[in-house]
Amino acid sequence: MTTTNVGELANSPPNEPVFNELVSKQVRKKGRPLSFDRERALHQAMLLFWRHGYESTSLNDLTTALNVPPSSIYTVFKDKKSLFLESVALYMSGPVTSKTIIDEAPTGYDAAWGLLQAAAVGFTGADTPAGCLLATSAISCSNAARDVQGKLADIRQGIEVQLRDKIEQSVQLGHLLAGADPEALAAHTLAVIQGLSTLARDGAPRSKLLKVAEVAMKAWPKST
Amino acid sequence: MTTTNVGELANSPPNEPVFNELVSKQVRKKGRPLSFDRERALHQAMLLFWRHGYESTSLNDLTTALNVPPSSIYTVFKDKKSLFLESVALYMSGPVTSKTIIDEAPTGYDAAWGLLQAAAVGFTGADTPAGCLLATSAISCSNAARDVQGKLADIRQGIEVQLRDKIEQSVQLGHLLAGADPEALAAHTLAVIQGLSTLARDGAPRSKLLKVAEVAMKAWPKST
DNA sequence: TTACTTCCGTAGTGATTGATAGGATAATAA
DNA sequence: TTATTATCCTATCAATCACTACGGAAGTAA
Repeated sequence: MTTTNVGELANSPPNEPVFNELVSKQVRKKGRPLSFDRERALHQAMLLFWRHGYESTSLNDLTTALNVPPSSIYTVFKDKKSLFLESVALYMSGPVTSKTIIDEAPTGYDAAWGLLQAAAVGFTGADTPAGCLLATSAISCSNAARDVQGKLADIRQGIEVQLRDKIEQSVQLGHLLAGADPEALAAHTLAVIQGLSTLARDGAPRSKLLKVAEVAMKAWPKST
Repeated sequence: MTTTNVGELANSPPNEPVFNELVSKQVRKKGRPLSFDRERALHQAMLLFWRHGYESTSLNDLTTALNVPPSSIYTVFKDKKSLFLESVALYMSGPVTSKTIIDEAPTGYDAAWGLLQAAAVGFTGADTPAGCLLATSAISCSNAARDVQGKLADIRQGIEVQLRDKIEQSVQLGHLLAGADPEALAAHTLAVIQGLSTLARDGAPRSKLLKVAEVAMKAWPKST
């Protein structure tokens, strides 16, 4: 639950569920079938939450945008909170996630650089809202949504911990100077990523975000 | 309109308006006087908006916290939007603002360092909500509040421009290498500040934010 | 005191919030 | 066809939203 899709590839509309159709024919339930594609509706919901945030996205917005009857939303997604959390899971479910970026990077430096590049690209997609869903959709909310706020904070914290561990490994392997501070470097990287989200929201182009990412990497000590 | 109080000193409860009391006795209006201190109520409103954001702070929250009758809020502050914008102005009205930090710094480097330090301190005040009101209170909202969102974006943009200009001056004066990119350095600094707000919201202590600020400054080229 | 002015306090405005009840509808299973 | 099952659709629910009307209260000015 601590992997994040920071690229834009995973946020393109899902393909037709050919495989699921074959499977569902075998395990076809009785009764009237759903008149809409669940995955496609969930994708639309994610885009709405991405743009307007959790509390500022109303059920009316969702029913009209998803073209799903209001009662079906509750039978299919339980309630608004569950729909949001499932949208968050979809946001983090792409082929390129923060976890894969960190795991597949040879060093902590490369992991941070990969995260920053993916953020700069993912926050300025042409077909998606600007910024980061994790950074914007529940950063301030009422007391009623405090639990949702906490879950997103846990996700952010998890990414930071993964990066910090990766950097610690690099220090132990000698890829970084022994004096490097993994916690500070990881926190700085995550802070810049959150900041890139705000810059993108304010209209900054992708080129500017990439420049900021380059500057951020200059804060790292020279590799031995 | 582009000065920001990033310290915590200005967010302590306002003193009794002694001066205004003397003045108001001369220009005393007819009719029943206000039963509450306008400045003190505005300060409470700012704290609420700071913690819960613009749209997630309800009028009911405001009337109960300010202990002000709902009708008086509209006679004194016009409406919710005006009250919020006035709260933003109060947030930026302290003795230490981003503008004073930038103007009084000898170089662009010192300006950025001062901003980051003030942010780390101001975002982790014991008597104020965590994070930055400008960064959190309207980062995602409904279409109805898009104008408010735009005003905060303009304020953020204004601070970035002021810092960029300060850095450009430093380059021209020879305080920085000629190859330095003022726009990228300013944007990086602002991004880190926004990120510090999120780190603070997620519970990071002041010491951690200060470490991140130190790391961020290492991205700068060595001064000549 | 009397007239005048302004605010307090309550009660309520229409609109919108998230969430549902219940009949109509459309599919499968027999 | 008939029974069964589950969704669609409409019309709503109570609660809350930002906001206001209005009579009584608390001041000033004469």
